[in-house]
Amino acid sequence: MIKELKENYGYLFEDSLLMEINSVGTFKEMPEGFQLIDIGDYIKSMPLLISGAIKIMREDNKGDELLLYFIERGDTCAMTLSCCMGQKKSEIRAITETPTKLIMIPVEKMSEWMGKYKSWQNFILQSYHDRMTELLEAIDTIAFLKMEDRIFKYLRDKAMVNHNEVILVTHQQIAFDLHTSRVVISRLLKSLEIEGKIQLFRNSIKILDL
Amino acid sequence: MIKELKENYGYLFEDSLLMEINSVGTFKEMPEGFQLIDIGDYIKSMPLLISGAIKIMREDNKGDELLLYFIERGDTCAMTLSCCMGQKKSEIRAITETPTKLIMIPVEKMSEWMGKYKSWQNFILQSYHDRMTELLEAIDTIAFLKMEDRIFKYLRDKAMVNHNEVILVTHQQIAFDLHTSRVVISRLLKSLEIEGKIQLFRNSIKILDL
DNA sequence: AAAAGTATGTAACTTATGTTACTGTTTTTA
DNA sequence: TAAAAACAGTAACATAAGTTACATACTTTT
Repeated sequence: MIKELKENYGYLFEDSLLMEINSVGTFKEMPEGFQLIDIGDYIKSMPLLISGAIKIMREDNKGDELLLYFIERGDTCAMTLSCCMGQKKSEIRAITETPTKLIMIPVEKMSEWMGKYKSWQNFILQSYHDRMTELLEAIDTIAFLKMEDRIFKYLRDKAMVNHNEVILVTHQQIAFDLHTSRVVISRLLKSLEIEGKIQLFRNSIKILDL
Repeated sequence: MIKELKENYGYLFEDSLLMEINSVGTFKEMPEGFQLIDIGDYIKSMPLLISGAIKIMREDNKGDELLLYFIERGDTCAMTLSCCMGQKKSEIRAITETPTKLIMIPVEKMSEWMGKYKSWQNFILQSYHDRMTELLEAIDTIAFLKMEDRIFKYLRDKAMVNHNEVILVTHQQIAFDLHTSRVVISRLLKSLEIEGKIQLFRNSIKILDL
């Protein structure tokens, strides 16, 4: 296990910290579509991503969903961090976007290492910064972009984390993620196809203009 | 100066830290409408709010603005934190909403105190958490609410930080903050007035249903 | 292979929001 | 004090997005 850990986090953490992570962390592996965290959950451990990608969703009180962003290898979930800290409930839902490998760290360690390892402290602060930047980007997307551009951005982001220009997704799934209706998605996807940016198939979409 | 510091941060920080803040921080006082931080600025010091309120804005590449949230006494600006850390440019603009008193801390201290004072570390992490929560709330607002409800929420938030049920603002200013047009604001404000939730005057609005 | 379920396409319509244009009023400036 | 600027109200129209309804094609189940 130390091998994958070192590969992904060796450039960030000194060996002594890697050893600690190795000894107290639990390695987990899960398929696509696995729900790691739900809204309202209390968090008792934080994930360090080794491979794969996780999508982070927000939900309003009526059950309407909205995709916030994806996180990838080398990242951790900053909402988890702050939930651990304050014994607060999760504000978000986390679902694996692809098959994923990660290491779960007990929450006590998070705060213990903050005092002990400067590199860990930097990692945590950097994670917060990255997640805030991504939230800001999510705000830009919904506040400033039209639906057609949001769809195209969604497809590109999804292609990115899946390392594939062909995305396996239905129009209905996109509608859920972007918090709109299936008919709207179908209409605008067709328009994107006519513009030559994508190609539509049953259950999949190919991005031409990546 | 230590008096106001102790009043506002005494419950958070031990005396030794308060003394340090007192000796390296600079006390500043500014009127309403003062721009503290602009997008693209490099930050060399972080603010601890003593009194007043600051509004945090986002801007897209076309210059369109959007209000994200207000911060108040006892808060600090988490974007500032992360900008300091990584020598990154500010992603947001900060403008005083009311006359404001604050203490500016040189950035080196921020990281020095992280290792030295557990209470400071908690404060920083708590600030990150609060700011993320507020960004999520901002996302909820633009993603899930209709414009009329957004306007009403805006008025209530503004009344809150100004400690006044009468808000001094023009329709045009609301339109800037919510990233829409003046005509739309006028129309929906009128509708809120007919519903009995607010009362309209020239340059001001009174909230009835607080 | 028939039936049921799932995915997509599309037309017709509704609603929310954005735009243009013009009004009158109040406030500020010359 | 006359002119200009700022503020607000409103009508008429344009556009983006959401809704309803239905058709068709492919896939899975029976």
